[in-house]
Amino acid sequence: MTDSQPMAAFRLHIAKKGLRHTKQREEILSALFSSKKHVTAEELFDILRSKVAGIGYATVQRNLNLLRECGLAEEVKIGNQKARYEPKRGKEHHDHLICLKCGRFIEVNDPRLEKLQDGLAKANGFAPLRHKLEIYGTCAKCA
Amino acid sequence: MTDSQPMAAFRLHIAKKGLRHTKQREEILSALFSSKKHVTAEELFDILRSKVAGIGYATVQRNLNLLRECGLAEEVKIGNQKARYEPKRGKEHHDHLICLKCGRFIEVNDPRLEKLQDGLAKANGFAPLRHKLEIYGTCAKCA
DNA sequence: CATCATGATGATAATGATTATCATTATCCA
DNA sequence: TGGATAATGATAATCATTATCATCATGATG
Ligand SMILES: [Mn+2]
Ligand SMILES: [Mn+2]
Ligand SMILES: [Zn+2]
Ligand SMILES: [Zn+2]
Repeated sequence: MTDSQPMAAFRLHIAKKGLRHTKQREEILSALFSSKKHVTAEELFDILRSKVAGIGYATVQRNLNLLRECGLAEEVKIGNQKARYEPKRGKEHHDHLICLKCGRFIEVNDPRLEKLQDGLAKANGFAPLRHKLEIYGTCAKCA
Repeated sequence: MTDSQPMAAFRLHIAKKGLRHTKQREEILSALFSSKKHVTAEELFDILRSKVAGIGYATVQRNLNLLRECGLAEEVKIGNQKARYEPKRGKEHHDHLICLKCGRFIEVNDPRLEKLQDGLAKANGFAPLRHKLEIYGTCAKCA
């Protein structure tokens, strides 16, 4: 069973920090990267219960935070809803079109947008680190 | 004491909905529009305590929601921090550069950005209603 | 102006998401 | 293999926001 790319990165991060490798961590990472949509901790927890007997909700939450810290997961938070997580591969970036009717996330990326944002920041003496663009509206299926 | 423009709009909205005009509502609107930064409900509450004896926290929260509904206030929510509110005059729109060190909000607006976003949405068969762009980084003063 | 139906308020409890705690278990280095 | 200690899982705590409800205030009515 050869490690996937993200799994290797996770192991490396864990080793560097003097943390320990556990079955739970392995399964949480695997489940996140297998998920086809933006999942909540709870949804991930429900998926994992059938794979890892006795796994706890707190462990899922904790490790989603850990994955976020090492750049393998990203959090998407809409208002006061529960946070959703998506796997992050490399340095790729995308923004979201979020349908207010069905809740679907459409992922988009436009280099012109990114460039404009950088220019806007620098014009204000601002050093940008990251950004979040969310466009809310109605998707094609719900129109 | 002649009503300010937003006050008149607020009164109109209240009348249309069959709601009632109260001293608390008047003072909450006034305090919000007098505030020079993006305030939390708690900060507004603290300001209002000295103007309206006995005012309750819940009343401030409730009426910030009401103001939001009628387009006179806008909520800015960062992660799990408490929501911040700013007065909204007309249909103007702006985005935020948010300093991760001092928490300052810099307001920006670029028509090219807005246009690009619209194009991006429509290219995906998406009908945009509103959007939120937040750029996180370090401001000039904190550099 | 007095009445009164009902919306608004204020104190407090409830809710919901996330984090902290802690006894127990599992990891992994010497 | 033993042992220091990180991780887990169950649960409590926290924090922002909302709901509840007794009481008060508004404003339409006559
Ligand atoms: Mn995404
Ligand atoms: Mn603003
Ligand atoms: Zn949709
Ligand atoms: Zn700053």
